[in-house]
Order: sequence, then C-alpha cells, then structure tokens
Amino acid sequence: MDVTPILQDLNDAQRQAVTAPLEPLLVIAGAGSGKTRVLTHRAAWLIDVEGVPPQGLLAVTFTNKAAAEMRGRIESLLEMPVRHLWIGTFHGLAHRLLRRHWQDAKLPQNFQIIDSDDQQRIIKRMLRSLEVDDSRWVPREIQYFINAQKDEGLRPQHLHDEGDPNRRQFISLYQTYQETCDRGGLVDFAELLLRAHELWRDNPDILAHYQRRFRHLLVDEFQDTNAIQYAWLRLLAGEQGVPFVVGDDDQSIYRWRGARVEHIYRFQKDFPSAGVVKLEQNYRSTATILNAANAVIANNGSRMGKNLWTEGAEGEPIRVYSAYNERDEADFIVGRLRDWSDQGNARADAAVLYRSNAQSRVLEEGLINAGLPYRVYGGLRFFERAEIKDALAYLRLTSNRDDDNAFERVVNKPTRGIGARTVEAMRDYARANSCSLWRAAGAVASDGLSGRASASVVAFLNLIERAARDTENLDLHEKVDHVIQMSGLIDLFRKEKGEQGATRIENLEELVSAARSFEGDPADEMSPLDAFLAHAALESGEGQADAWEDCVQLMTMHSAKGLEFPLVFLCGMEDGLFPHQRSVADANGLEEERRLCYVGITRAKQTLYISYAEQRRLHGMDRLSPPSRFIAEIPADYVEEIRPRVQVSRPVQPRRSSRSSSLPSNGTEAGVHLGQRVRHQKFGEGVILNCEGQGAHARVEVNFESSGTKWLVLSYANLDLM
DNA sequence: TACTATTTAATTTTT
DNA sequence: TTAAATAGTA
Repeated sequence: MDVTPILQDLNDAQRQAVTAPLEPLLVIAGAGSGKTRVLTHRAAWLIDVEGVPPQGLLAVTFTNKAAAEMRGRIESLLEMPVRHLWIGTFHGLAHRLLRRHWQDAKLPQNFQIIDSDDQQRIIKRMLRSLEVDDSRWVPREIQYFINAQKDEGLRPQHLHDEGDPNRRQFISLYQTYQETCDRGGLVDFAELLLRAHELWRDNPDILAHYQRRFRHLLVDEFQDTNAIQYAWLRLLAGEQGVPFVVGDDDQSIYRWRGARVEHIYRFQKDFPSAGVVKLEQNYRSTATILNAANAVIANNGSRMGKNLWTEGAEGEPIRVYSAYNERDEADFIVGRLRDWSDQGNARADAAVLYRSNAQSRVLEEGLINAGLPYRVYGGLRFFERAEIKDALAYLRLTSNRDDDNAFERVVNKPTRGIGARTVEAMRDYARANSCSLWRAAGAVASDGLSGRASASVVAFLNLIERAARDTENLDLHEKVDHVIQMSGLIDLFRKEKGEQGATRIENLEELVSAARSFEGDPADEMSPLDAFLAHAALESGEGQADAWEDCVQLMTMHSAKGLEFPLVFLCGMEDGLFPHQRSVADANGLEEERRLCYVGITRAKQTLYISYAEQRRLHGMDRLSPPSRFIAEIPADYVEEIRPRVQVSRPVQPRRSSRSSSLPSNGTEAGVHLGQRVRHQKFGEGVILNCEGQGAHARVEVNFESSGTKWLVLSYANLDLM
C-alpha cells in the first residue's frame, strides 16, 4: 500500500493526527492550521490503510457546506466516489435516522421538518389560541426557551417551576407547543437531535446496530457541539467507538446558541484513553497577524493553550485607522478597496467584517458611490423566501393534510374569501375537537358557516385534493410545477407592483428547477416530495445562489468563520459595538467576544486593517465610544496608526452657538479639529472629517449637509466655526 | 381587504 | 435611523 498520497504535504503534527492509533483522539486545530485537511486525510487513512470499510465511518459537520466539502475532498483523495460513507450535519444525520426508524422514534411516517420561522408562527398561533398576552410572553423568548431546553436534552416533564410562576408558564407553553407539533407530525431542528438521541437511548438494539456499524466517528468544529449533540456522540461511541474530534476552543463563538466549548475539556475525561494533538503551524497568515491574534486571545482564561506560528514572512504591520465617524470610516475603507482593485487584485479577495449586520449600510452606500461591486452575506436564503415558503406550504398540504402550519399559511393566499372570521371558526372547532385545521375546515364548512364562506372553504379543500390527485403520478419537478400553477400564487405575484412580483415569479420557477435537479437518496423510504421538502428545510439553499461577479465581500465576523482573505478590514472596533454592549457585563460574554475578535483577525492572510469611529450614529443617536479594548491588546510593535487618535469633543449644549469666529487663515491650529462644525458661504453647514498639510497649503475635508464631502483649502475657504 | 399610520425595539445564526 | 409589526381607516 502506497501511503504517499495520504501523507505527503502533511507536517509532523498533522501526520501524527492522521496516522494516530485507533483510539479516541482530540485534535486542537488552530485557525488556518489545516483542520479540514487532517479530517479528510484521516478518513482516507482509515479506509485505505487501516482497512475500515467506508460504511464504518461517520463524519459529522455543522453545515451542509462543510459536509459537501468534506465528501468532495475525501473522494478526490481516494479517487473514487464513496457513496456509503455517512457524511452530514448533525441534523441531517439525525433526520436520516428518524426516517429509518420512524416507528421506534414514535413519529408518523410522513413527519415534516419545520424551520425556525415556522416554529415562531406556531408559537404565535398557540399564544393566540390560549389567549395568552404576547406582550408579556414574547414569542421570541418562548422560542428561545424551548430550543434551549431541547438543546440540553430536556423535555417539559424534566423541568420544574421551582416556585417561579414565570417559569411555570414557560414550561407549560413548551408542553403545549410540543403537543401541537406532535399532533401535526412536525419536527423542529432541535427536536431532530433530541428524538434521535432518545431513539438510541430507548432502543438498545438499534443503538447497538449503529455502534457496530460506525466504529469511527469524525467530528468537525467540535467546540460548537451542544449538550444533546455531545450526548448523541457519546452514545454512539459507547465503549468501543473511536471518535476523532477536531476543534478549536479559541474559536468557540456560538455559546448563545447552545454550543459548549467545555466539551473539548470534557472529552479527555469521558474518553480517558484519548490522545491530544495540537495543530499550531499556520499556513494562512503573516507572522504579524498571528502574533497579534495570539496576543489578543492570551487575555482569555480557561483555554487549552495554543500558539500559532508560521514559517512565512513577518508581513505588513496591522494598520489602525481612527475615523471621525462611521461615514469617514466607510470612506476610508472604500478608498483602500478602490486602490486594491485598481492595483489589479480580485475584489473577492477583500472582505469587510463587522460585528452586527446593521453596520453594512454605510459601507454599502460608500461602495455604491465608488461603483465597487460588493456582496453582503447573510440575507434571506432561497428556501426562506416568503414566496418559496408559500409554494412549499401547498406542497406540504398535498403530502400531509394535517400540517396546520402550512394550512394557515396558504388558506387565504391568494385571497379566496376565507377571512380571519372563518379561520377563527376553524381554529375553534379544531381546538374543541383536538383535530387538525384541515378536518375542522371540512366540518365547519358543512355546518356553521355562511353559505359564501362555506363555499370558499370547500373550494380550497377541493383545490388541495385535486392538486394531490392530479399530480399523484408525476415526477417531482412536474408535481412542484403543477401545484404552483394550481395554487394561484403566480397570478397573485403578477399583480404585485414593482419588480418584486417578477422576482418572486422567477424564484418560483427556480424552485421548479431545484426540484428537477434534486436527487433524493434512493435508500430513504420517503416519497420524492417528502424528501424534497426535508431537503428544503435542512438546506436553506445557500448553494442556490450561483456565479457572483467579482465583488468585495461584506459579512459579520461570525459568518466569516472558516473563510480567509488576502485583505481584511475589521471595522466598527469600538467598545459597546465590539465587544458588544450586551456581552461586556459578564466575563464569559467578554471572552466570547474576544474569541470572535481572534476569529476576525485570523481571517486575514496578508493585510489587515482595523478601524473605529470616534462618533457613530446608532439607532438614530450619535454616540461617542472609545476604541475597542481589543485594539489595545495588540502589541504596539505590530501596529501602524494611520491617523493618530483625535479626541472628539462633545457638541456644545446649545447646538448653534451664537458666537462664531472666523478661522485663522494661516494653518490648522486653533479650533480646527475633526468633528468641528463649520459653515461655508456657498456649501452651507458641515463637519470637518479630515485635515492635511500646514500653513498656506492646509486643507480640510468637510462633509456638508447638503452638498456632500469636499476638500477645501483653508486659506481660501473662509470657513466660519460654529 | 388593502393601504397607511403608529409603535416598538435594535448581536451574533445554522440546522 | 429604520425595519418590522401592529392598529386603524377607506
């Protein structure tokens, strides 16, 4: 056996991990240290060298993208397709199990997956039907509570109110929510994991079967596992299993979503024979960037401890820009991006990272003005679009009449004379007889509604029945197409004014072609339609968007995890924004923010800019905030300040001071500072954004309220201070 | 039922 | 500021 292809191009630590004995192993993989490479080469090693059959291997990731990438890389290493290899997300694999063992999992065979949007609708509907005040019991909070419990593996019966009436209400709502889902055969994301765990826990023979089959477990992003995912892995590993887990405790940024970095520390206790390998050699960034990242993260306590290093060059210093305000910051970034692009670099190699999505706005404005193409990550995904969810709701109804969620969504869309009143009557009936809305609709239509309303309801019921019958034997994409045609959605969107409607119709067409290219797993015992619906819920459709023009990448630091760019901007680096106000209160929160900063810094390969604004307009209010404390944690040796920090003075109380003095025409001294309000004879009022030069050549950049930003020579401009 | 006014709240997000 | 959700009106 020639093991060269598997082992060549691996460094010592990587090779140690890949060729480790068949014992549990924890790999601490720093940013850019070849994590995916180790994972995929290990898989190839197990199959090719250790003789593990591909079906004996289970690989788990968090995103579909990571799963697809892993499969692709393993296949190209082994130079063959590995169909029997189970690679997937926790949710995808759990789903697969539940489909196979739906009876033992106590689910109806045609159970359907709901996303968090559906989940929230169900909760709102439940509150309304229970007549619970939704301003006191906020749907979002209830949703969060329910998911948090499920993430911990807890059912309502495991919870105690502890004498707290508030908590009692939450628990009771959780209970009701679960009953609603069970009645409709609906499974939310957390439920997939919880059910899959219970399936194994309560059925030792099934568990034993999978334990025998999957001796080798490969886990990616191990620091992001939540309690139920970890419990699931442990069950599967049992006594004989060989988990190979890869993670980085310094990149754990999803605690608020239930992820517990502690699992990394716990792993060695739960698997005493486990070895540990640290990957610290970085192949991505310059030494300067790595040193900065190391220095920042060193301020966190409770780490495994790790120090990234590189054989590469020291590189450029990190440039820190102190902007006057967010517009100035955007101007600066756009200027650099334009230079980058003008120098012949790919725009897609540049990324602007920020803490919160709202920050993209100013940047976008700047980029539009400069005519630089850009792409903002993190909008609605394909399958989350309203029109797509409408169409899917029709499809769901044809597959499962009892899906109340789908029923409510489209019963009057397009409007067909089934108003709030009628729906209310159906809800009442459904509640009184604990049946689905579908059955309630049938009952109410024949007795209890006005003739007109009744006719409308019957027409709707017939429409769905007819859609189901007519498309029964059609191929999936024809079925999707037909149901969309029959639904009347196309006409509805055609009437919509503006481009919106046209876009929606295009998206519906796209849905048909998504169905055409969809290939379900023939091993699954699901109808192609159910498989497609599950696919739509589990893969929100990131890959749907194709072929982007070469453009600058805008995204949050969270969504940048796992990516890398030659040129990176970290912007909005101000205390209160980053670290975020809501996180600074407790030490855990602050440490997570610091890890996020570590993630941000380590995205950069060559050039890193950090910027902050002295003054920022947030929620319509101007706020002054100090630079992020994380900036000060970067040793000065690695930093080059582009413009020294300028102190912005708080605006004088009466905003318009009556005494305005003329500027001295001979220089930048006395009274000219960034943020100073000035008035120009022609351009009106504005704010100084920038100054440059001295004496007769001194110039200032002023942002005028009515005429935009301009550079003016001080000695000619005759500005009045205000 | 559709459009308009008012209110409210505002990290991060994958499945 | 602004986007979304709700309440009120034609």
